[in-house]
Amino acid sequence: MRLSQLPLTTFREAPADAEVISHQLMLRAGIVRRLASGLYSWLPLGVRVLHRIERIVREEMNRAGALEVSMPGVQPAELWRESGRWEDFGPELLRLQDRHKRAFCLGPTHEEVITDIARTELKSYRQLPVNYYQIQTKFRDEIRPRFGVMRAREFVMKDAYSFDLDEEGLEEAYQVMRRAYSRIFDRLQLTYRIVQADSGAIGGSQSEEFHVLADSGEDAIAFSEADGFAANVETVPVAPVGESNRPAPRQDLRCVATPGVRSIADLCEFLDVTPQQCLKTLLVAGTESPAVALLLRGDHELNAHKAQALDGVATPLRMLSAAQVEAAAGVAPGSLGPLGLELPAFLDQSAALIGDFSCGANRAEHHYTGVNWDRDVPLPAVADLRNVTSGDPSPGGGGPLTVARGIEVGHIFQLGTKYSEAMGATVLDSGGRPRTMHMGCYGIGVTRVAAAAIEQSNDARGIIWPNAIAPFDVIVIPIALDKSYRVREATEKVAGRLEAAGLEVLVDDRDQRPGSKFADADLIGIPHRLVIGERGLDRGEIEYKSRRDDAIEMIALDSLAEFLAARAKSPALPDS
RNA sequence: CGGGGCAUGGCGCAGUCUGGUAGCGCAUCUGCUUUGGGAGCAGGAGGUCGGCGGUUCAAAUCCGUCUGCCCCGACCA
Repeated sequence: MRLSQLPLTTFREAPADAEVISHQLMLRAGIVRRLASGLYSWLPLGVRVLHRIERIVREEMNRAGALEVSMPGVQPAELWRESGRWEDFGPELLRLQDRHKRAFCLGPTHEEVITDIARTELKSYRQLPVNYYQIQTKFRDEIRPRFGVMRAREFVMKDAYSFDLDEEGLEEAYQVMRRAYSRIFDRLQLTYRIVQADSGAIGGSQSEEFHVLADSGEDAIAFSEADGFAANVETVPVAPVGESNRPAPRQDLRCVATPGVRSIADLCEFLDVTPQQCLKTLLVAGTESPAVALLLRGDHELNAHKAQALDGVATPLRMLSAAQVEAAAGVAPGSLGPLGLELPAFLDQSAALIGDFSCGANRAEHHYTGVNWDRDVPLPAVADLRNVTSGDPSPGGGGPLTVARGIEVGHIFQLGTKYSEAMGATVLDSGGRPRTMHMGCYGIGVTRVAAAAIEQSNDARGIIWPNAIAPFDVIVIPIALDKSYRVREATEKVAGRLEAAGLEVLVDDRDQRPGSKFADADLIGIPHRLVIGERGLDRGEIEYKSRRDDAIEMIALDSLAEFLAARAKSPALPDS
């Protein structure tokens, strides 16, 4: 490809509204353009990246025996009513009507459609197992699209759905996909971790996420190098602690006026104590009562998944508004505490171990200090309510956990019979009896992978694409192209040889000064660069530089093709 | 959904307070020079100042309203 034939507009400065580095660089390098909030167009360079990702995904899915299909983006409400998700899915599901006033939605995922296909196409156990997949645009009406393509409303996803006769079959299909995913992310040259996950709105039991490690990631994942444990923080239990460790009371209970104190941070400043010495009281909606109190240490975060599993707590978890708190407790949030609070309450196990702590007094602008369980207030029901933090012991038994940020790029689920049951997807078994099929579903965020790759690999000059997904393998930069016959001739020869060797080559034949060509080449992140100038040609050599380091090598023209082919090809994976 | 901010040429910004010719850098077009890390000179094109309404002799600027976009929050207690 000649750069003179490719309209490439790069920016020196990032648009002001781009926050994360991948978003800024994608805009600056002419990979995507924003159309509206959460909606992005992919320009030629970007599409090449997507195609490369998709190609790897396709190859590995096919290798794993999955069958490619293509399903509509617009789906009838009827199907979603059958599964029950027309009601359950919430506002992320964009609903629309056609001219006949029939209800449809924009597909955020395709369990319903694929289950419909399966129940009509699959009749006999002898047709199983089957795994269908597609690479397709999804739409989710995100409450807050952000980080460019990373949390967009419209995005490209590879989704796959397996159908098996029983649980054993599903388990096997799941493991096949797990291996395929590992191969895919290995080939994409990303640094990732497989973590235990919560299956969320899609339902089902066993579920794991593939996370690319990056500080800008939206998820917190906890892992221990020592024992290999890794899980989304949402799912990690905090190890039980003995109540006997509670210190004996030393202070007297006191009620102090705390004007203007609203938060734990305020309280700590006012009383000169640490958050660990405070107790916070959160009110959430209950099933039996209007409110349930959840009590945590001041420095801990509530874990919504753990909380909504408690008896009497409404699912999904809903925090009460300030007005609802007033109605339920007779005091504004900010002065809440367990003493004299006439509501069902749960106490986090870590918060059960503190003594002489401070908390709200259920009286406007007042707090207690020197509070102790049992002595001043009966100990409420104790449960695990909080997120783990760095330093908590690993549930795997191997030392402390580390909490890091990750970008979720893949997710695999064992769905079981949730959809097949609701939608009557059965096959006949060997005894001629109908059996409900067991399903798995497996997603990869294709567009998100592109962003994650940039988050993981960039520098001050721009993107550094992994070989596997770069829009081109190599960029050839001729110096003073139209002044030098030798340079022109060498450029043609080099590009021709590299292309013949199976490489995708971008030739910067634009009539520009070298400086701006170098800058663009660095920005758009082509992994390998060749510079062709009179200087090197005198010695029959071409200058080579990797985007990843600063060293320059001079390569003999004749050995160029092998030299680059060795470097630019993605590392091969062993067949399995 | 709650809070905050922004909206002036493709991108980044000034001008708004104090109403009076719409400006700068980058990008873009033409010509000449230049050609190893974002060139120089000269000339040019491109803007309903987000929309609507109002005040005024006069509105990018003041007032009202709507829309769009971004950030933070949705774990304040």
